[in-house]
Amino acid sequence: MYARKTFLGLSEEKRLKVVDAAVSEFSEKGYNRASINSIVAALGIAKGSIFQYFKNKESLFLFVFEYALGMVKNNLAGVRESSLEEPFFERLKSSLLAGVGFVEEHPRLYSIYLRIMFEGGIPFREELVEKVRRLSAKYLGSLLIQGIARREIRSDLNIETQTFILDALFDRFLMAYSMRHLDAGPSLFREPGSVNKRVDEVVEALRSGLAP
Amino acid sequence: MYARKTFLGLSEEKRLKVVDAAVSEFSEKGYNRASINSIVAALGIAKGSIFQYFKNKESLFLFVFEYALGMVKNNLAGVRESSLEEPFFERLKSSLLAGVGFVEEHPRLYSIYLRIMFEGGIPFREELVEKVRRLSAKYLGSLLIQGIARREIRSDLNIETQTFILDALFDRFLMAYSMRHLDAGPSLFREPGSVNKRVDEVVEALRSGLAP
DNA sequence: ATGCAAAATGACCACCTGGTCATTTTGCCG
DNA sequence: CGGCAAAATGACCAGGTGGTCATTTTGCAT
Repeated sequence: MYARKTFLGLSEEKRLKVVDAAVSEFSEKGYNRASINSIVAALGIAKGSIFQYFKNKESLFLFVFEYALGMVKNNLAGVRESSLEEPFFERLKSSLLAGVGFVEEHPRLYSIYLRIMFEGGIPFREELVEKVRRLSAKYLGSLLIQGIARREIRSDLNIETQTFILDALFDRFLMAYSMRHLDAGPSLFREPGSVNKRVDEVVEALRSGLAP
Repeated sequence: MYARKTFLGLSEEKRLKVVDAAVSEFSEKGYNRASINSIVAALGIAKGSIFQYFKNKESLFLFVFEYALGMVKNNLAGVRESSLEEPFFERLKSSLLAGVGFVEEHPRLYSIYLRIMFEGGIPFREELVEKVRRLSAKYLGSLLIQGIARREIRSDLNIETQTFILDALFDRFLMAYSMRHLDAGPSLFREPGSVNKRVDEVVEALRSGLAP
């Protein structure tokens, strides 16, 4: 779709190297500050080559985005299936932990997502944000539908509001986790190994509320 | 601090025009894509002039940031005082509504904040993020302390976790509100006038939890 | 070994950026 | 009015960008 046939004809090793270099550059600098010059320099290939692989910077970026989105989809499909039998709030915990695992394993992909959300001047930015949003809504929706069917959730709360709350807390939890190393003040994750505890606390607050 | 004396000697009208143009540019394009050329073109002044007002792009940006931070401080001080007598969860509602009011009144300032959070290559970015974080923590902390003293909040929940949850929901609520016009899918704010309802729903979920 | 298409190359281009500075214009004071 | 400091100006610069393309190198089929 976004790659030229020259790129698709490359050995898998080289293809992975190119994608890896592009992922690094875009995750470190976002779209606009990312430099094709830097990418080719890091790869040790000529500048012209990258334009034999991708029409332009935009195509390269969209290719990287689709790659990242595929990774996220696989991850979500995995958790959804493996937690299928758990009660609602246990599934929430499993999902949060899976998210943490993904961010831990692929910090650069998560960083690209954050950049897309807030950087200006990204081609098709709205479409990209919408794709991610749909993925998240689909996943949380499947959890909520099951939870409602099993009567594990109050029925007097608007489902859109519930989705919003879950989405907000999920996203912020992952942000806090992925930025824990540079968070100067009090952070959720100062001491190592505190992830499970925090997940439990957040989900417990979500379950029973803040009021006594 | 960041402005040169030439700028401070300008008439208030001109100073405000310059700040306004800079706010527009930075909020639309973030730090790196923002162009001094665009700003001076919008103002109809010579390029050299802006460098008589500010040492460089970085100083101009930091000046704008401090300006925006001052506006937020005033806003927070206002809500804190005017809601002092309310019970905890009512204060939360007042605070959320005040945030919505600020975003409504100063959408460009909120946009600059979002850009700072996630854009790379911003000078002193970490310090700026930390300043905003401290402001938010100070405010939420004062609400929570009062709520705890009045026994309106469960005592078995970690206060850091509570702060995290409040902060996450606040921020996301404002994001959803400020982006409501471009949110293609189901949004919290499709129909006009739904803000109060959403505030009530979110705070109710926060108070009593999602479980039946 | 030869031929030939596909892939790799890097010098080059037009464009834009933040920033400089010698020069001109302004506006106030006596 | 003259004088003079402060402010405004815009041509200019070095450096970086995404992108091009004529040329060379590679690697495989015959």
